[in-house]
Amino acid sequence: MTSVENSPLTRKLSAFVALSEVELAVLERLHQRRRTFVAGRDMVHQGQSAQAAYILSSGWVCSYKIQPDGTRQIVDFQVPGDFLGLRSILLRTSDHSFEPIVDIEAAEVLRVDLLDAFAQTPRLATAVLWAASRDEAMVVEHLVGIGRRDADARMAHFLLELGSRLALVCMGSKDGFDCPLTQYHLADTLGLSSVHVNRVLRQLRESGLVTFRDGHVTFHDYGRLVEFAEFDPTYLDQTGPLLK
Amino acid sequence: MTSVENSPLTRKLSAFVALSEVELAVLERLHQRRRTFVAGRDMVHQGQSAQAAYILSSGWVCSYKIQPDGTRQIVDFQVPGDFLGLRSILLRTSDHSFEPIVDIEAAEVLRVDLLDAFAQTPRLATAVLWAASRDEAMVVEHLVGIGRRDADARMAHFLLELGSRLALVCMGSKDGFDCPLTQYHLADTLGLSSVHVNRVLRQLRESGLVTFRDGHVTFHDYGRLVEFAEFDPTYLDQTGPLLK
DNA sequence: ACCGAAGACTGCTCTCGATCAGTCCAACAT
DNA sequence: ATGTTGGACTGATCGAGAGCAGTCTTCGGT
Repeated sequence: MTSVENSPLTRKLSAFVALSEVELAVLERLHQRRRTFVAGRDMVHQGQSAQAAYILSSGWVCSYKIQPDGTRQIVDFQVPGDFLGLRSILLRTSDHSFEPIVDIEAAEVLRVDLLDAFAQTPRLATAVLWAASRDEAMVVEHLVGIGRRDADARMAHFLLELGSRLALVCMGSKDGFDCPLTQYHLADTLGLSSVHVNRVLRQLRESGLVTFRDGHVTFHDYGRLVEFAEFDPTYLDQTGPLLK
Repeated sequence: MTSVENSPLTRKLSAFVALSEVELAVLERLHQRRRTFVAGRDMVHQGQSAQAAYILSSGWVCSYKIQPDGTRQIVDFQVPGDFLGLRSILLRTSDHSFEPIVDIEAAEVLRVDLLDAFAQTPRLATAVLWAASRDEAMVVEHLVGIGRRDADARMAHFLLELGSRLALVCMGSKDGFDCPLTQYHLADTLGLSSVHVNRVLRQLRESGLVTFRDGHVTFHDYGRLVEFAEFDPTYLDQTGPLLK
C-alpha cells in the first residue's frame, strides 16, 4: 500500500530480513525529507563536517577522494537503495566527497532520525548495519582488485559486481544493465588512465565477454566472464551471483 | 583501579569521548573471555562463518584476502586496542582471514555481548561505531594509496599512518615505533613485490627520511616525511598527526 | 661446529599500463 | 551551417615496478 514497500532500499534489506509492518512504517518515516540534487555538483565535499546521511532513491552517485596532486580515486558508487554518508556522520569531518552522476532523488536522514529508528526497531538496525557491512566488504574487495588484479580482470570484476548489486534492486540481470558512467569514471575507479580503459573495454568486447557502450552494459557470456574475472560474490552476501 | 582503565581500547576510545564509571564497567565486562593465539596460525579463515569478534590487547594481527591465483592482499593491521572481525559478525560468512603476526592476547566478544553492551550504554555504542568508522576510513585511504600513489609515497604514507595509530595507544611517537612486520608483509599490504619493497625502503633510508630495520621504524625527519607522503591525518579523526 | 630456514638485499630483463599527441563523432549552441 | 564541447578511440614512446635468479647474514636446532 505505501510506496515504501517497493522502494529500492526495502527491496535490498528484504534480501537480509523479512520486514514487519512496523518496520516498514519506520522505514517510511525515514523517507520523509525528500531532496533532489543535480548531476555534477558535489553534495558533500571532503573536509566539511557531515550533518546528515542520505538514502538514494533514484540515480547514481559516486564517492571519491581527491589527492593533493589533483588525481581522484573513486571509492564506491551508490545506486538506488544505497545509503550515502552513513559512516561520516560519526566522524568529525567527512573524509571524502559525493558527486551525483545524473540528477538524483534522495531522502535526507539526520543522525537523530536514524538513532530513533534504531531504538524503535532493533531488527531494522541490524538490517541497516548489515547493509553497511556489505558496503565495507565491497570497498575491501575493491582494494584487493586494485592491489592484485590486472586491468582486464579488474574491469570485468567491477562490471560483474555492479550487475549483482543492481539485480538486488531489480535494475539488472545476467544479460546486462543500464549504466550512466563514462570511461573517465571507470578510469578513476579502477586506478587506470582513461586511454587504457578504452583499450581494456575493446579487449573484453572483442573476446565476446562484455560490451560497455551507449550507456548500457551487455554481458555476452556471463559464465565465462565470471570465470575470467574470478568473481566470487560471497562478499556481497546475496544468495547467488544474480537473483534471476 | 580496574585494569581496563589502562587498556589500549580504553585509551583509544577516550580520544573520542570521556567514558563514565558505568561505561568503563561495561567495557570491563567485554574483556572477560580472554584468549591467546600463536603467531602464524589463522584465527579466522575466509569463507567460514564468524561467530565472534575480538578486542586485541597485545600483539599485532593482519587481516587479508587470498586470491584464487594465490597472491594475497593484506587489507589492514590490528594493533592493541583495535577490534577485529566486528564487521563480519553481521555477514553470513567472513570474507577474509585473520593471522596473528606475533603471539597475541585478545578478548572474545560474542554478538549478544556486544548488543547487550550497546543497549546498556548508547554512548559506548557510539564510541565503538566511531572506531569502526575510523577503521573503514583507513581502508578507504589504503585504497586511495594503492590506486593513486607511487610505491615510495605509498610506503611513507603507510608508515606514518601506523605511527599515528600506535601513538594513540602510547606505543609510538614522532621518533618511531617498534614493528614486528617483515618486508613480505609490507609487500602484501602495498601491492608491491618484496623485491621492490626492499628497494623502496633503501631509497627512503638513503634520503634520510625513515629507516625500517631490525623490528624498529625510525623517523629521521618527520616533517619532511609528512610532506613527501602528502600525509593528511584528518581521516584518522585524531587531534593531530601525533598527540605528543 | 654444522646445517637449514627466514629474511634482507642486488642486478638484469621484460611487461603492463601511463603519457603524449592527436582523430573522430554526436549533441548542442549561435 | 558552423563552431564548440564531451566522450570515445588510436598509435607511439617511455618508465615504474614485476619476475627471475641468485647472494649474504642471522638465528635456532641438533
